[in-house]
Amino acid sequence: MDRRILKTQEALKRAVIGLMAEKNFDDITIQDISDRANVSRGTIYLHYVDKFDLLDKLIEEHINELREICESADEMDYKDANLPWFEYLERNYLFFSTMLASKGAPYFRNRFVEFLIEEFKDEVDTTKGINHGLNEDVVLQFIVTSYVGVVEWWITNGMLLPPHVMAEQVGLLLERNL
Amino acid sequence: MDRRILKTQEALKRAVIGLMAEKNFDDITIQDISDRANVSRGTIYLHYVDKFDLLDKLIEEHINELREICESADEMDYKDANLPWFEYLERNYLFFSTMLASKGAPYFRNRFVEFLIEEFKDEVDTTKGINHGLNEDVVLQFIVTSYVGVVEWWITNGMLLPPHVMAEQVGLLLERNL
DNA sequence: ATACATTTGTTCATTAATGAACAAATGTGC
DNA sequence: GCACATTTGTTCATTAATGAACAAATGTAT
Repeated sequence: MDRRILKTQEALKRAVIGLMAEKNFDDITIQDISDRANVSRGTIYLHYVDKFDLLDKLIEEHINELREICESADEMDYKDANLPWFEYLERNYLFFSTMLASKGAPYFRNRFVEFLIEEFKDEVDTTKGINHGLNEDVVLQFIVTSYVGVVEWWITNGMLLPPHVMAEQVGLLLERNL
Repeated sequence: MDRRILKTQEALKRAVIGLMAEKNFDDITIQDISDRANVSRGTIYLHYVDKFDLLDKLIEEHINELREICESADEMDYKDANLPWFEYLERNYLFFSTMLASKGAPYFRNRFVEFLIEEFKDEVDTTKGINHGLNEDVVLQFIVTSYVGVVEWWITNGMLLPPHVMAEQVGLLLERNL
């Protein structure tokens, strides 16, 4: 891929993240993004149809990264599988902290929950084991919301615990419930 | 000016500063700069004839900034005139610290001394006052080397004192000798 | 509702960046 | 010294970014 494309898209994404830390997404104009990214306004339309498309693509990229991490961590126990997760979150704290903070919350949080449901769907087994006899959707919802809640807490409170500790703790909690 | 030009030149300058913090300027290749800046190697030649030209322009830009600060601070006493100086050095600590550190030292340091001599030339008066009867070049050399020495110490030791303190201290030392 | 300003989305000619290819020059090991 | 690899400096056709201009749509104040 032409490095000019990567560079302008990078600049645009960083700009959106920065702006969303400052104000509501609805109050952000294409001009704001252009100014912040130092990319001509017209150029933005060469890459995205509008600011929602830009945000979507930005979110979707991270979701895809997370999905790949999940895939490559399959067959591990939850403790080990969680480590790359939390390391990824830490590496991209600028994105995740602004996305999980007040202003841009709904856009990303909803997508995040949707993604987690998708990922955990196959992990829940109500035919035997710990969750035998329970309602699948209830268990799924229970797991996913707790997961999001913990991640949200960790990110927005400055990631005080190191990733490996988070991975271990959350790993144990998952083992206990799946 | 076309923002693409500014952006690639910015990237190239940042790359050179970064690389000079890591290795000797002679060991830096155009390819290194291209990789670090994420700018096509060919593009570098659209802006600079070679890496020395790039370094020269980088240095000269800062020298010019410093000259402008001097001009606008003329007619102040040394204490006030020094403040914008040290603030500028602080803002550009990445440049000045690597340039005054071991590896890239000669290139910038020599130019820096040359510039200071130029600036202080008109300040030294051996026909009357504190320096009456002294040799002009000796006094000039005395002032300039002490100035460079103090700046060098301040920068390379992590700028422990805030700029306004440095400005005050150096201001007093200059008053005493000019 | 009306006037007015801002933002949007698109066009287009111009300019800059790209990367590949290449020969020449410059290291580097033996 | 000689082979060999790396780096340099240049070319060129292709692609991306630019900013200006514009009409349309969307706010905003009165």
